[in-house]
Amino acid sequence: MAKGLFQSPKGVRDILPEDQVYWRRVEDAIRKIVDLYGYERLDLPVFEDTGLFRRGVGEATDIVEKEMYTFKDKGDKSITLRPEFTAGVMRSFIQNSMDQLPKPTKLYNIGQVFRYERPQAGRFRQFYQFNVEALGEVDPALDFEIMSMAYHLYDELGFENLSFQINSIGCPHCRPGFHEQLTSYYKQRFNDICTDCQTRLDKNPLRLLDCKREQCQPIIEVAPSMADCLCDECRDHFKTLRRYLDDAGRLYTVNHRMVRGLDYYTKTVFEVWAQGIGAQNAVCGGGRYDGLSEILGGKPMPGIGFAAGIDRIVMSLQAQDHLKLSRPAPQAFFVTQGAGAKEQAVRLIIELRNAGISAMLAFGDRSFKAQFKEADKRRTRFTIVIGEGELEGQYVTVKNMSESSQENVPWSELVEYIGK
RNA sequence: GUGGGUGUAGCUCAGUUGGUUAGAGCGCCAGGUUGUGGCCCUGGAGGUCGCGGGUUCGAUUCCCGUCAUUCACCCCA
Repeated sequence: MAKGLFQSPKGVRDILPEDQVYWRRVEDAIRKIVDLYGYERLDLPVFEDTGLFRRGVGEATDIVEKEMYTFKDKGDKSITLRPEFTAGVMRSFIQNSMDQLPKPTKLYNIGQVFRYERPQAGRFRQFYQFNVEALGEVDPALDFEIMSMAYHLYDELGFENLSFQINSIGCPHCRPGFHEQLTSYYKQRFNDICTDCQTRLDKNPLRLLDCKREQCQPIIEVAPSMADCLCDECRDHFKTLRRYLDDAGRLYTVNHRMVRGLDYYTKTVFEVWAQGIGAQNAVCGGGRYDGLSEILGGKPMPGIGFAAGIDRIVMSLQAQDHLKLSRPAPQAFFVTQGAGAKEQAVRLIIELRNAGISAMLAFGDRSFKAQFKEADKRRTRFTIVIGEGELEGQYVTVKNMSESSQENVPWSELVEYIGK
């Protein structure tokens, strides 16, 4: 495999020309959705002050504890490659006084994010996210709008068999009570739970509900549920969101065990799971983060958003037969014999391209056979031949590659002939 | 961070109970057709058998180490 002196670092990869058609497909769908919902693009730096993520994402999260690409720059400042978008969006929102804008402020981002993890199927150290945020509004109708964008995006891409998981994880008023119930419940069963859960109990109790170990399942079964501890406001919020979803005929699963890995979430959280991409099946995750602004020194500013993993979306598209795409091919491919013929081909190519018709030329000095082989490999629709006869008669021979038929066309009529 | 799998041609992989010139299919290049692709036929290019060490008369094959890669756990997009 390796030929040269270097290969790409672990966990990062090249997105090759043959795959670009899928990426473009996803980008097109994204553009359509954001325009339809009135979201505007915000481009952020790829790196930020390390402190932004430590505080914004949360010290106790896996991202901060073990997954950040952090380094000192030449000014001895600690810099981190963004592991997610939301903290950066909030920083930018505060820094640029976006609270002066109409609320909610609707923003989206597209770009690379970085997490130092062991690579596996669907997991990379550099990957691409489409990220959406709406700030300044607590209305559950906004939660619905954000989720609708996710549904809509996957509809637009032709996905089938997706699973939407939603939950409410409460707010600073009701979650502490739940925490307490949960931890005291687990403390009594400390010796029956797995070692991971024993540390979770201390570090991140909500995660206890997420454990997949066999031995913990019976304990999760009868554990206290967040749903029973939600305050009136959170309960109403969740109920209203669900009513919107039901009215719209959107399918979802209420998953009381889904808690999400970032500290800033409040109330609504959701994930979207896809098939055919390995064990890492989440293609989208998000939720509400009503307390984040204050954590970052801004004034209270509720918000909700999600991030969709473009790499995984592409993988899932490629895994679904009916969504397979082929790379683009030129309309016309010129093959020539002799210097004069090539000069004429170059002139005609300019005309075609100016008319919006994609055209290519066989370079070098090769036999017609070799040039035709190239034309075939590039899957051109028409191969256009210019040899001695054509040059003299001021016409070209146009071969339709799929029908294997050919016709003589005067130079002056070529654009019209191909364009029709 | 933990655990398993795999490293032989550009790609997918055979192979050698350790033996001298390492194979296939696909791909690539050329010819069969000095103006025509896809099919077919013929030929050609291309390999430090991941790297280092050990055992051996001899290692691609056995042993150790190492690196890379891959899948999974943790967690997430």
